[in-house]
Amino acid sequence: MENKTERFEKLLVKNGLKRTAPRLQVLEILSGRDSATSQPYLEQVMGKDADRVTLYRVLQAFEEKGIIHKVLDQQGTANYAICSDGCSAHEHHDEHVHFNCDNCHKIYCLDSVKIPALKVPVGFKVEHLNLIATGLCANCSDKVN
Amino acid sequence: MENKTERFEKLLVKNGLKRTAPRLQVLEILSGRDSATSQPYLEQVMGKDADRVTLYRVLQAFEEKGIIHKVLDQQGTANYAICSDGCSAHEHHDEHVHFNCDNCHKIYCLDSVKIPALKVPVGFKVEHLNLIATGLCANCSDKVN
DNA sequence: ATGTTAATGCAATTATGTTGCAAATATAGG
DNA sequence: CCTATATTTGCAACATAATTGCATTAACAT
Ligand SMILES: [Mn+2]
Ligand SMILES: [Mn+2]
Ligand SMILES: [Zn+2]
Ligand SMILES: [Zn+2]
Repeated sequence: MENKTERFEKLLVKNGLKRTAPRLQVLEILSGRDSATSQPYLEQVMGKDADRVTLYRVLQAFEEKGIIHKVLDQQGTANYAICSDGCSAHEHHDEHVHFNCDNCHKIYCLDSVKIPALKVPVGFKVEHLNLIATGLCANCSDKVN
Repeated sequence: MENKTERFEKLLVKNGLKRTAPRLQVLEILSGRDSATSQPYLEQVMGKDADRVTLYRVLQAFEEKGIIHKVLDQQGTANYAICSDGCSAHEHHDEHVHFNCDNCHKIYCLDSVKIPALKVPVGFKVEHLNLIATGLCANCSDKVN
């Protein structure tokens, strides 16, 4: 059985990206979490292991290649989650709902919840849909009760 | 027939806000446009008529009172639109879909398009839904054809 | 081993948004 | 109309997110 780092290295190579420490570190961090990860948090965790600018460039490259997708929370903060299989440089398949908890502020990818089609006014051509639900996540609504 | 400025002044008074030049100017600008207005655009149009900070505070006050609502576009930029009737300090009724044109970047409030209810995983409690569609607006898809 | 290209680090800059405080002003009440 | 008071504004300083240019470093194909 191949380990995680090997998988990540293959993923980078497959996308024509060199396997560098900052990139592997970002993949490690994102994959070890059950919800999307904010840029500020990533920056803090990476600390001096990588420059801020490098982090931005790693995230941008990953997004372009379809390795991760970006979700803006209600405050406009960028959050990143690893894409499910099927995303590529040419096409993101992430039309699932995102859930932004009002209490813990985590953002969950609800991969099983698809966004329903919409009837829009004449003339408008819908390309993508982006739905963010807010409320209490499973963890937080447990604690409250 | 009462003119626009009179209506705006009543709106301010009704919400316990003094009728000041920056506030009236923001209402003028927002009401004269067919789509939501970005903070950077507002700042540019107001120019030296009002300080940046004042603009931020005007927008915040209006949002709190239910006079306008904020929509973040795909880049995370804040855009503002006047609320339809029925919004107040205590409750926003803006669960309509927003359309962000990929070409002209305008954001339209699709007041007639409601966000469909969602089935989410067990434990999650949905409070609000926020749906942004992207694609081509009516104007832009006309021009392309 | 080495050359080429991609990636990083650093410094500087821009954009967005916030806070504290003093000065100005809208307006209510006399 | 005057005046007192609470609100609002302007300014300066700060905070944070993001971008750009450029020199240096490092990955990896040959
Ligand atoms: Mn997602
Ligand atoms: Mn709207
Ligand atoms: Zn939560
Ligand atoms: Zn358009």
